[in-house]
Amino acid sequence: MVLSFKRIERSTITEDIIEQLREKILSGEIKPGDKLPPERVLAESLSVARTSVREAIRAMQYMGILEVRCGEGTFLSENTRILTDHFKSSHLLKRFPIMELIEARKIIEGATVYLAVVRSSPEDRDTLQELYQLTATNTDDEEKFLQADFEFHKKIAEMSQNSVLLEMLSAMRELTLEENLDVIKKPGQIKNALDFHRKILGSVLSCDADKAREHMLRHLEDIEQRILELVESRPSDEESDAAGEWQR
Amino acid sequence: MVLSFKRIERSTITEDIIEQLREKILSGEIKPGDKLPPERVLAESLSVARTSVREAIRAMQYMGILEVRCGEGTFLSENTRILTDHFKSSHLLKRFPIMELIEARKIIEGATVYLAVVRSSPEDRDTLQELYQLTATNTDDEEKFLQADFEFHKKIAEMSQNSVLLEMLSAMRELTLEENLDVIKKPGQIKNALDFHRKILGSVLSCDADKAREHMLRHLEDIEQRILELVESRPSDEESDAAGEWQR
DNA sequence: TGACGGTCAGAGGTCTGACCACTGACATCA
DNA sequence: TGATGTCAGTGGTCAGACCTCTGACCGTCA
Repeated sequence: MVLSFKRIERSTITEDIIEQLREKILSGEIKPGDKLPPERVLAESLSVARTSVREAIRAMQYMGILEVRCGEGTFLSENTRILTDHFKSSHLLKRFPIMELIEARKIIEGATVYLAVVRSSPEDRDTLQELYQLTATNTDDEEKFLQADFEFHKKIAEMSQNSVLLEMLSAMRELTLEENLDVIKKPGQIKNALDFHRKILGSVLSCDADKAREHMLRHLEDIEQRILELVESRPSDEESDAAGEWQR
Repeated sequence: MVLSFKRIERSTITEDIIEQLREKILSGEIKPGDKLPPERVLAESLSVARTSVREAIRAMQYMGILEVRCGEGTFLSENTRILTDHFKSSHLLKRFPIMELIEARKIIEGATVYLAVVRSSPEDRDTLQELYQLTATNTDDEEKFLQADFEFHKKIAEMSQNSVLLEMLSAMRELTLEENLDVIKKPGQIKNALDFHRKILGSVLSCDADKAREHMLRHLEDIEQRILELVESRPSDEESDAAGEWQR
């Protein structure tokens, strides 16, 4: 005789609390900037110990969802920084080979720019043009340029109307930030990048998806090439060889 | 007379602990897969309470750096979790629409299977064949089949020799697990999936990258179609209408 | 000999209740 | 009116207790 039992799912209190908070945030019951109930109150109304509540809050704090101010209270973050913040902390353990990251970017961004052409509205394309202008006026400060540069790429991903691809792009951007900065500091690189952006923009505006993808790939291959040059020119500035294997 | 004082920076114990762990990780003193000291020991050697250690561990767990197994211990994550956890935590606040996840999968897996053909060794292809056999022998239990199914897709991603793409695939797999299970439970779906796998395998073995990509896309479009049917047959089993817009 | 179940140590999970440190607001006083 | 003191509320930290889960060891019994 074969008895069939249902698996009993056990979750930790911390998980449950995070899930409940998440729902309240999603439903709009808690809005960005709002103050959450004090830990003690939260614990009591959930019928759990304060320690459990604190672990959940701590986790969400480091995810960038909550902001904890000692003596004041716990607040829901203003939305925008949720992804990047979390990533900054975790990317300390750099692990992906830079060339693989770039290759992945080629695949993702080849797709986003293609979809962007197919799916975007004229207003979207106007915005993209404005963002291009913005990069063109930020040619003095590398960091600012890189920021504007990312806004341009991000806007394209948004125009693809696929939030997953957008998220992937943001993630990779964080992981390649350092290298991007190194590349852009090379003389002539800002102008170079701007040229590529202009070509991409042109293809998007004229709704030529294939050509847009083509220019995007050229752009990323160019970056790939520069990074390769950088890597070769300073063969190893990594110290630990044990960790070398899983450095990005 | 103007006295100038240095600002006293106060950090929380949790921050300090995270910082110390981070240094040990970066220096290679703790390697991926390693077991950390028990919470109690860690607490004692840091001269802090166990609660503080737990908060630090919990934070790093949700950052994807540590893996906590109840009754066993705390471990430093293996390489590949970072992106997955990134997605999971952003998924906490904003669920990705299922159709966008599938679309992303088409883009990623179209690339991995192509690269797999180009880059894989004969041994890799043998292994893939074995994994196909494994799926073919697990047709009775849906959960097991799904697991074997994933191993097949994962192996392809590994053969592409791009850890970033592999990681993204894993992330998406976790986010679509539920829907995959629903699809595979439909009658005839296991056989259907096996057919597609066989075709993909065939193209890989004969080193036809374009055809392999083609079959992979057909496979995923098929899944897309099934999910669409599912979604339409139960239009709204979500409760909150405020959140409706963001639910996948 | 090998499968099964009992036992136990060690690990994480949870709870309690206490006290400290910081913040903001209100009351007080010169 | 402005500086100062006070205090309640909130997060930060602690010690110690007990629970549950995991893995390993070991004896029983077919």
